[in-house]
Amino acid sequence: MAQTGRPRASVDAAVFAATLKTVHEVGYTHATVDRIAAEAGVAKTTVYRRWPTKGALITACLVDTFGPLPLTGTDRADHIASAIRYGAAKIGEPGVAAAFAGVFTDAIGDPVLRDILSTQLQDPYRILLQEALGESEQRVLFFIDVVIGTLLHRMGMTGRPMVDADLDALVEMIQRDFK
Amino acid sequence: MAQTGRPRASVDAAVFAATLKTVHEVGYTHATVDRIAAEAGVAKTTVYRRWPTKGALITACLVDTFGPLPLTGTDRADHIASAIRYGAAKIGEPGVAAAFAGVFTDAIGDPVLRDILSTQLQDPYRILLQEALGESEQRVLFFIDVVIGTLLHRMGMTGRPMVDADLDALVEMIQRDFK
DNA sequence: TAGTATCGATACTAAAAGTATCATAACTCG
DNA sequence: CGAGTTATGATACTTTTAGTATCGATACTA
Repeated sequence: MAQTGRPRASVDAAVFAATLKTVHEVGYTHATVDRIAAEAGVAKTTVYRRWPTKGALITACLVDTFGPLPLTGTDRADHIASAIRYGAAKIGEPGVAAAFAGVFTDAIGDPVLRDILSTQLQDPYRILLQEALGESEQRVLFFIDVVIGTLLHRMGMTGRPMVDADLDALVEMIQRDFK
Repeated sequence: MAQTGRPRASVDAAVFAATLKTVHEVGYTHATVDRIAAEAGVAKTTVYRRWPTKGALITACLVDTFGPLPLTGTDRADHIASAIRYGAAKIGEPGVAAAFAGVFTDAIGDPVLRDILSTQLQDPYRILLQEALGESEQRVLFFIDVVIGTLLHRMGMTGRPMVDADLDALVEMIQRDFK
């Protein structure tokens, strides 16, 4: 498996950081690949060599940002609370909600992107939560719809993350629903 | 108030219908104003005379589509259920979810559009629901976040409206929360 | 019939996604 | 050290689309 030729520069992290920063500053629509590349200090062609479309880039960035779900606590109620608060914290990070909403918009009209989003971003959490909560796929997908949908809607309407009081209410409502 | 000059043609309804049809067929991103205008049988310039941007057009289209909330039933639980099911039915109509998600995306990076969205689309429902449910602004905004956010997330991830079983679960969860 | 405002058509500018090309840089293997 | 290989940055390009400008034609009012 000896590699020949010039090795790929390790710029993924820089590109992802530049993506979130740019999306945060100018929004999804005006976050051009040109600008993201410049912010990351690489050429636009380098970006397109790694991710075929802007939507794929943003999705990969989101997958990278969210990362594995750290389920803390011992019982189901703890797991539900920690999952919700983890999602809220991530969606509250600069650029994440805007990137999420943008890729969502593209996904509705683009089955390929929708599949990437569903498979690469949602499925790992779905599978882990089915295990941890002992719930059916249908129930876990419902859980994810409510949590992520609610948090994104709040960000989209107000431009700000959900305040703690409302986040607490969300946690309690869902805990009661899954009791 | 006597009008002089050629009166405006009454094409709003045709443009809105063409907007939803086009967005449904090709998605928000590829629903060009040119194409919408052609579908409606008017010139692009006529569209831009009425709505300054694509985002404003889509928002106006959504306001027109959603219309006044018909609250049926007698008690709070009925009102909650009817409001949720009304929202679900509207978001399930062809093109509505895609239009909503698209304008949302633009709104996150555009305070002006966000204000239009919040004021023209959300506020009428918020005010009516505060009255009908006897709840605070904060609680009603939370209610709207959960309902619309959940329904849109499902549409975005799957491309299909929420099935009845999940919609029932949503109604019950929120009814319990607001009891 | 004169005045006025909208209409459709056309042409245009500016921005941005994505592609193509190529000289150069960085690595491996012999 | 040199040949082979692959990635990089820079540049140029095509295509699409949002939004603007212009203008003759049209539909109304007074």
